[in-house]
Amino acid sequence: MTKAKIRIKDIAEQAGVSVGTVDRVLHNRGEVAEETKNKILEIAKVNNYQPNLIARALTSKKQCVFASLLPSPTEEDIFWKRPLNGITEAALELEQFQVKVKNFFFEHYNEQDFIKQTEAILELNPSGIVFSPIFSKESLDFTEKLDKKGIPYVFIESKLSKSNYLAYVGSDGFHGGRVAANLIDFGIPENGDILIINLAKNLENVHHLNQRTQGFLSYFMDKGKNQGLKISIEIPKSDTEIIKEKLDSVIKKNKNIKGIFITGSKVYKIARYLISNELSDIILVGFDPIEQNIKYLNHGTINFLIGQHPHQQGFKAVKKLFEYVLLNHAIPKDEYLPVDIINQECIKLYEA
Amino acid sequence: MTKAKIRIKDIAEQAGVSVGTVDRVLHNRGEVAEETKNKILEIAKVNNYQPNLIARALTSKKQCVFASLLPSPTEEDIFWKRPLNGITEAALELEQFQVKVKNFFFEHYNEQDFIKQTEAILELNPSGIVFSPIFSKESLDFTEKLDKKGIPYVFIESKLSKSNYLAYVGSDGFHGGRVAANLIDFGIPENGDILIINLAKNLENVHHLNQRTQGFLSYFMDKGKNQGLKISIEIPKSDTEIIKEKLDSVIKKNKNIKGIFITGSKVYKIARYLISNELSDIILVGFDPIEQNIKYLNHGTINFLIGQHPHQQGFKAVKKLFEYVLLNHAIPKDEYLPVDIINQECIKLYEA
DNA sequence: CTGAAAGCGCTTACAG
DNA sequence: CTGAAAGCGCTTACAG
Repeated sequence: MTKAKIRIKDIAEQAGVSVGTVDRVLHNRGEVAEETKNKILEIAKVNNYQPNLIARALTSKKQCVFASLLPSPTEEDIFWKRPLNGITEAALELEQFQVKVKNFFFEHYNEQDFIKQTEAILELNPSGIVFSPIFSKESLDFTEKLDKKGIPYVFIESKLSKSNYLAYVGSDGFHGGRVAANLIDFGIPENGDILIINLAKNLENVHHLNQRTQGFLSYFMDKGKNQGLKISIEIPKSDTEIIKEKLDSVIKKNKNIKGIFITGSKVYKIARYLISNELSDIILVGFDPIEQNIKYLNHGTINFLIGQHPHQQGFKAVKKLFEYVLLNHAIPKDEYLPVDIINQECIKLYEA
Repeated sequence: MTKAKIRIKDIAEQAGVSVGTVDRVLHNRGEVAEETKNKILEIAKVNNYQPNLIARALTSKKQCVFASLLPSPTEEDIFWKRPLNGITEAALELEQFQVKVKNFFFEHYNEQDFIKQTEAILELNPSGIVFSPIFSKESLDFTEKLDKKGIPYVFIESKLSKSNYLAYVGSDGFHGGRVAANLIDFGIPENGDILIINLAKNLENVHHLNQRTQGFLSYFMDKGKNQGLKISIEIPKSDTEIIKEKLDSVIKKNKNIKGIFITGSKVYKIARYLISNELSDIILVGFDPIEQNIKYLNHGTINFLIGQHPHQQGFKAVKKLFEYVLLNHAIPKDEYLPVDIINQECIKLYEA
């Protein structure tokens, strides 16, 4: 047990130098004799020196800037507004410590714009970045450049496992799958069949979606009253035509399908199919309260959406950056948030 | 539009006095000529003076202490741990501003202990209080004393409308009722009847439970596929015997009851009844993931629990106190958090 | 390579 | 009733 708070003044005294010197070694501003440097470092370590951020904030004029990169939230789809709000809330709290967060946006589905924004960020040269690796290839390129520059990055919503990320804040696919399974199990007749749809093209994402499928299936292996078939299919493209073709072949062959689980957020596409084929009484569960999904949730075609606390994701990601960069704390690599269940009624107040 | 930040030094200059004087009027430390006082106040107001909390924290040695009062979380029931964690988290953030939160606990269901703790709090004379008015009469007494001393208090979980509270953070009963209705509507056969149970003795609470009942019923007036009867009953006491008697008379008379909505958190008592009468296939929905409820949720007797973001409640309540006491901000009186839906699967990661 | 000094915006005695 | 000065813990030139 060492004594309470040690100040840089105390370290200076113990080392027999001035505070200026201590400050220099603590901040690697060089120009200090090797010997005194080591001595100071040693004292700081032994006494577990923690800088007083309040004092630092009061005096320091240099700002620390973080960047975020997300799809721009649009009038039609406020989905990306939620993590952004979380980021903004965190930024507000950290303002007092001279940290700023600069938000960058790219047009949804536009790889070129994404690249352009990453370049702008690189130019800004921030002390840390929060982003969602929507386009895997382009994101991987980006992370490599960040690695080279030593800029830490935190993923939200999804992650690139093979990259060198500081942290990921998001949900656990397996857990999400199980929650969905329980929901469908509750509403479906015991002998009804269940269709699991993987609507994916993005290779990276596949892992996450597979996790959800596995969680879903594991539920029925453990428990669950439903005894029906679990039919799993993949639809590699999400064009209306292709979906129709595929579903026609599956659903018309099996009239006993009473529930559908979509492992991703393109639930609305399936909802549309169900409506135009008068199959709306099939239970439909999928992910993410994006605007199109909310529409069909309210319409009653989608029964539940699984949310992933987008606000929390943004908020926590920024906090992690702060803790790592400013406080030198160790950061747990993956933080899995619980998912939340959204029905017609709670969507009204949803924002978490 | 006035210029950016104005410091007390600036005010002093404009008023032609010293910073000491400005500080004195800003803090009501008296002994200032009426005229200069008004002049200073005017300047501060016109320029929208906001104290620099960082500087204040660095220099001020006086601590601001808040108190919380909640039932002590027990090994068997961690329910009250969640708001407590929220309070602690907020306290941690505010530590840098020299605010401390001292937590008081009383034994559950023990009015005497509650009173004893309120006395201890009064003795401490904190700058603000967060508590849950579990016992209405005793709580009302307490609030009157607080009013007299001018100590602001924030309610969580439930509120005493007739008191002079600074703010309430909790959920909206009407909304909760609707969410529950949607859940039951999803799982119940179209022609099944639904029983609504009000298990209450606490007069204050009645309002909240009524709100839930009304929300629940309103759902079925607006929409919902279920066409069955909605039977509402009150059970003024929660002894096993009385519950049994009452339910025997209702449920045995109506074999068509397929769903039960409990407007409060004593769902487990109904679950026990259903189990011992082999009626577990009736859908059961109620409030709050207290330990006994979780048990029957996992068991499958309770299908859903509605949560009220207890962690957030504690967290936000403390923040409000801070904003009011330290920042002089205006505080919206009621903040209704969205409810969350909890099933067997998401309870595992539940803590929000 | 190192130290002495000023300053961040506020609070707190102390002196008058 | 009011002002001048020291101090909170750190950072930042400046001088040597």
